[in-house]
Amino acid sequence: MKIEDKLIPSVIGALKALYGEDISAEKIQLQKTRKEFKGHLSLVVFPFLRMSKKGPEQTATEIGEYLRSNDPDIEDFSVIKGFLNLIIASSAWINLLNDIHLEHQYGITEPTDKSPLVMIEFSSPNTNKPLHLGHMRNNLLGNALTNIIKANGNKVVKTNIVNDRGIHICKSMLAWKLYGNGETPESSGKKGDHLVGDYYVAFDQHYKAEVKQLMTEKGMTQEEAEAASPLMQEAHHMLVKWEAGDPEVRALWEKMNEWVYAGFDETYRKMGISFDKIYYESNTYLEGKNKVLEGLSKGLFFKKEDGSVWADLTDKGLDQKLLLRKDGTSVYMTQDIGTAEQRFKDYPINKMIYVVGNEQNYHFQVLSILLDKLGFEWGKDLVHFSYGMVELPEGKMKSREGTVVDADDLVAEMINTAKETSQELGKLDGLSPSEADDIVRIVGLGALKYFILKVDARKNMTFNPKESIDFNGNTGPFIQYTYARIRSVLRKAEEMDITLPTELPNDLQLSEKEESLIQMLADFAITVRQAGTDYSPSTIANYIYDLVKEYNQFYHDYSILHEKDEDTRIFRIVLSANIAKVVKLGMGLLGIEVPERM
RNA sequence: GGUCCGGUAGCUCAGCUGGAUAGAGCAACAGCCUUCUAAGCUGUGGGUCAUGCGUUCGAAUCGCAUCCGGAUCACCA
Repeated sequence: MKIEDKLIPSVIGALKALYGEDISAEKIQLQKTRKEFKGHLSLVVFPFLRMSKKGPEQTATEIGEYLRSNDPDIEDFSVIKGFLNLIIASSAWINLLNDIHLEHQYGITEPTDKSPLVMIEFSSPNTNKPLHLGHMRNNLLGNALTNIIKANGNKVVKTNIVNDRGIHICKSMLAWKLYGNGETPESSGKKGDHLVGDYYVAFDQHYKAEVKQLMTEKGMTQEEAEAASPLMQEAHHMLVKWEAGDPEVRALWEKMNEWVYAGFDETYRKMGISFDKIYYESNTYLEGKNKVLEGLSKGLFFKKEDGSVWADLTDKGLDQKLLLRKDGTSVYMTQDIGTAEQRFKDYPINKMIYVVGNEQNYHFQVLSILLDKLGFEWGKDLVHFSYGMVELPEGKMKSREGTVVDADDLVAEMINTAKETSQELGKLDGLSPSEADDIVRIVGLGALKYFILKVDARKNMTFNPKESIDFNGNTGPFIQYTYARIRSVLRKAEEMDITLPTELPNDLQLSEKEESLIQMLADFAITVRQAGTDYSPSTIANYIYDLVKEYNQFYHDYSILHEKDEDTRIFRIVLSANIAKVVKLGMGLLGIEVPERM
C-alpha cells in the first residue's frame, strides 16, 4: 500500500468540497517533494487554477488547509509557488512500515493457476563459438526479465533455442575434418565450446585466404571468388548432406555438438542461468518447412520460378522475405516459424517474449507478421525484448580481430579480482576456505551482473576491459556490502536478545531521514510493477542503488543498536530489517545473490 | 537512400506518462575509523541536457527540422 493511494482520494475530496468539481485520479499529480523543501509529497496545483479561479499560491493554501483539517495523515503543509508540499504524519509512515513488515515477499505477486503463461526465449547460442560478453548481456537480461515477470504474477517458461544447424555449423565441422587431426576436448584440454570455436575461426581464415588467392590469380571479383571458393562450396555440400541425413555427417555433428553443450552447461552453471525447456533447431526446422508449405498452399506465400518460396510483405511497407531456398533448405525465418509451432503444441502460451539483440529488430517485425498470418494468436503481440550491443572503447567486438571478451574468462577474472580485493581489505580473515570462496564468487559475479543490468537494455553499452569493473560506488558489491552490514546488525540484535514486534506502536516521532527511507521502501512494489510493464530490469537496479545509498547515509548518521530510546531502537532495527528484505528481493529479481557477510 | 534506435559532467550511466536550482558513481582535491563492517560517509570543483524552431503557465522530457553515431534493409544465423 502506497501512501499516495490513500492521499489521492483525499485530494479529490478536497477539490470537490472547495470547488464543487469531480476530478479523475489521473489528473492528480502527487510527486515526491524535492530534497531542498520541507515535505514528503507535493501536489502540483497548476491544473486546478482554472476551477479555483485564484492564483497558484492561494489555491495551494486553500487545498492544504482543507487537507490538514480533514485528513489525519496530513500533519502540515507549505506552499511554494504552485506546489503544495504536504507533510505526512509520522504515524502514517509507521503504519506503512508495519504493512511492509508483515509481508514476507513485499512487492512480489505470486502466480496462480489462472495466471497467464508467458514463454520467454533467451540465450539462443550458436554451437560454433563460445559465449562472449554479448551473450552474457542476453542471458542476464533474460534471466532477470523472467524473475520480474514472475514477480508480477505470471507463470513463466524459460526457453532456449539452440542454433545447432545451418551453414555455420558445417564450417566448423569441415575445418575440424580438414585440419583437426582428430583433436578432442580431452586430448587438447580445451573446453568443448572453445575447441569448436577455434575451428570456426580456422575455417574463416582458410576461406579468406582462398578468396584472396582466387582474386589475385584468376582476376575474379570478390563476389565471384566467394561463390567459387571450393571450401565454401564444400560447406554448402555438407549442409545438403546434413539435411539429407547422411550418417557420417550426422555422427560428426552430434559429436561436436556434445562438446559444445558440455562447455555451455559449465558457463550457464557458473552464471546461475537455467532453462525449463530447450529447443534445438535441428528438431524444429522441418516443422517450419511444413508450416511454410502449408502457407504456400493456402496462398499466403508464393513460389518463384527457381523454386524458392517467399512472403510478400509489401502491403505492410516491408519487402519480400525468403522462407525457403531454391534447393529446399530452410533459412532463419523458417526455423523460427517451426519453433513457434512446436512451442505452441507443447504449452498453452498466452504471450511470447524473445530476448534478442537489436540487430534483429527487422527479423522480429517480420516474424510477428508471419506468425499472425499463419494463425498464431500471440503472433501479433509477440514482444521482441531488444537490447543494445556491448561495445569496447574502440568500438564493436569483432571475433575475427580477436577482440571479443570471452564469458568464461571474464567470470574467472571478476572472481579473482573479488578475491584480491577482499584479501586486501582483510574481509576473509577468520573464514573457512569454503566460506571465503562463496563470498568471493558472490561478490565477483554480483559486480559483473549488476554492471550489465543497471544500464537500460535498449542502449548500447561500453565495457572497458582495461578498467575492470568497479567494486565501489553504484555497483553490485556496494549493495551487497550494505546488505551484509544490515545482516550483521540483525545478528547482533539477536545476540542482545532484542525481539522484534510484529507491529510497531505508531506514536513515535520520526526524523525526515527515517520517513524518507520508509517512503523509498514502499516504492519497491511500484518499481517491480513498473519494471514488469516496461520490461526493464535496469529500473530495479537503479532503485536498489538509490535505496541503499540513502540507507548508508542513515547508517552513518544514526545509531541503531546503541540508540538509548528503546522504542526508537526497535523501530530502527525493524526499518533496517525491511531494507535488507527489499534489497534481497530486488537483487533476487536481477539474479544476483547477496552474502550474509562480506 | 528507406525504416528503427541513440546523443545528458572528462569517463560510465540515472532522470524521459512535461513541474521547482538536471542527479549518482568513477577520475581529481580536502576531511572522517576508541560507536552497530571505512567495499562506507562528508565536502569542493565540473553542464549550451547535440542544434534550431514550435506547443505550454512551465520542456532534458512532447512535436517538427537539422547534425552526429549505431543497427537494419542477405538464398548469413
